[in-house]
Amino acid sequence: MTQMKASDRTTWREIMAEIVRRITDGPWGPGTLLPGEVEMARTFGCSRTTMNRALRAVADQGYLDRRRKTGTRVRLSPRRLARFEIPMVRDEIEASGAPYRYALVQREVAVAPKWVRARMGVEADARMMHLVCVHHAGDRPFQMEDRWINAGALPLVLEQSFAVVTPNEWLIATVPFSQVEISFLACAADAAAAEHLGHVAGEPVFTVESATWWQDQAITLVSLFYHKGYRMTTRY
Amino acid sequence: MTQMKASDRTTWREIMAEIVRRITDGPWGPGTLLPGEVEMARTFGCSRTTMNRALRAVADQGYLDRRRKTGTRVRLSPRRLARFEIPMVRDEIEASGAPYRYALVQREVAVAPKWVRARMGVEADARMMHLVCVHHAGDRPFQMEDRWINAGALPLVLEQSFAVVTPNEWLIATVPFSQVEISFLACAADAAAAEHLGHVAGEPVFTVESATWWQDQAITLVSLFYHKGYRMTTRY
DNA sequence: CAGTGGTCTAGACCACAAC
DNA sequence: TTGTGGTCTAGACCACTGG
Repeated sequence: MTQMKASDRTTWREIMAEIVRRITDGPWGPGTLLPGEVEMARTFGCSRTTMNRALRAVADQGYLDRRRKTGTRVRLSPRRLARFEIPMVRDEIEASGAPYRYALVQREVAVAPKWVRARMGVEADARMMHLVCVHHAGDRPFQMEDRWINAGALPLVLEQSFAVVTPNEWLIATVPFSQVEISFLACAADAAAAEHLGHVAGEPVFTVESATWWQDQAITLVSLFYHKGYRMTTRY
Repeated sequence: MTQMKASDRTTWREIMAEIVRRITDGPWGPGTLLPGEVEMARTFGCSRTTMNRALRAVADQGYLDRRRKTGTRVRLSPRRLARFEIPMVRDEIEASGAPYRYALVQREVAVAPKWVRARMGVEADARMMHLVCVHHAGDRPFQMEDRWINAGALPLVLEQSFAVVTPNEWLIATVPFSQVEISFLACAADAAAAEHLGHVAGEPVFTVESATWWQDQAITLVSLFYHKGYRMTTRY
């Protein structure tokens, strides 16, 4: 059989779209057991490789459960997967058109409070760098950052002034990470948030708390407090 | 050449891990231009197909920029991608071991307030179903849900009492969705949140706001207010 | 125009899991 | 034991994009 032109062949994206359509509109309602890859490849007129790619993509989108021997089944309810791209503050601010400004508010080598030590899994006597800084969008405070860095795992941090380079940018350039845990929460503005973000104390503040590890060593724990009215949004 | 056993062959996962290692530890620092796929396949001792799969996976993780002609380059800072699986309340509560209980607080056909209409893109005279309900984990309120459903797009909703079936479960079983927009934010507890979630009015409440469309028709807009101390967490 | 990634194919062996 | 998805290979054409 003559090779078809690539533009005429069925692509995995088209097949994926058709499968999704059949799941949402069509005959493949929730719970349906789909035909095997070999058979579907025949009916779609493509190779099994392509069929597999399309099915994997649909499964990645959360519509399908795939298991060997059992086959491919349409999930009863699609997984609701939200993908948030956590941007660097600088990028987020500059993307909005405002000039970015960084201000270091506090820098100390100190013993971390108990909840920080517990969360990072470090000893009570661990030397920690504690940083507080504010990221401005033009004249307005955008985000306040309260960060602890494990100086035991990263002695270099003690030599950094962080007067100009932000902790995040320095960390990204200096250490990789293998594990990240991110939480989103709402907390009440404390005195620092009131002072640096212009909140009234007790007001709700959208907060991101993020801890990172590298090879089982805690590197940093940071709380990011956002300005009033901030929302983190994604579409899909 | 004799076929090797599959268990002896290099897998795309191993190659992916090695590439990530070289990016984080190794010689391939930020900004490095990687060799082409053909050459890398040679050095890794695999087919180009496998090499491509490994590189695509690394790129999906946010480490690489890939463009035709230009080649594959290590990103200056890795994209920070957080994937949140938004669970259904019932699953989330039952996973914690507590019994799930659902209570409908309010059900009315009404005109939506302006901000709701704006966000959903519906006319001022659109018939909307307004529902308020509370999801309990055992004795304790877990989440309050304030939902608007576009009865114009979904007349069936008018026949539903929602006394037993939750709006979310009914919607999932009834309509698919093509577009979802999710926001996370912190807002202050209002009277309803105080009453149903046990908050003090004005206290911070972690809130998820989600709007869904189906073929350019707004289906539903929902605000989910979580109990005190809730955090949405992910690891990777 | 030419180089690089994007994708398709046909065939093969394998791992997992239900039986 | 057997059926299903997971993956690898070798070869091919194509699409995008920088020069």
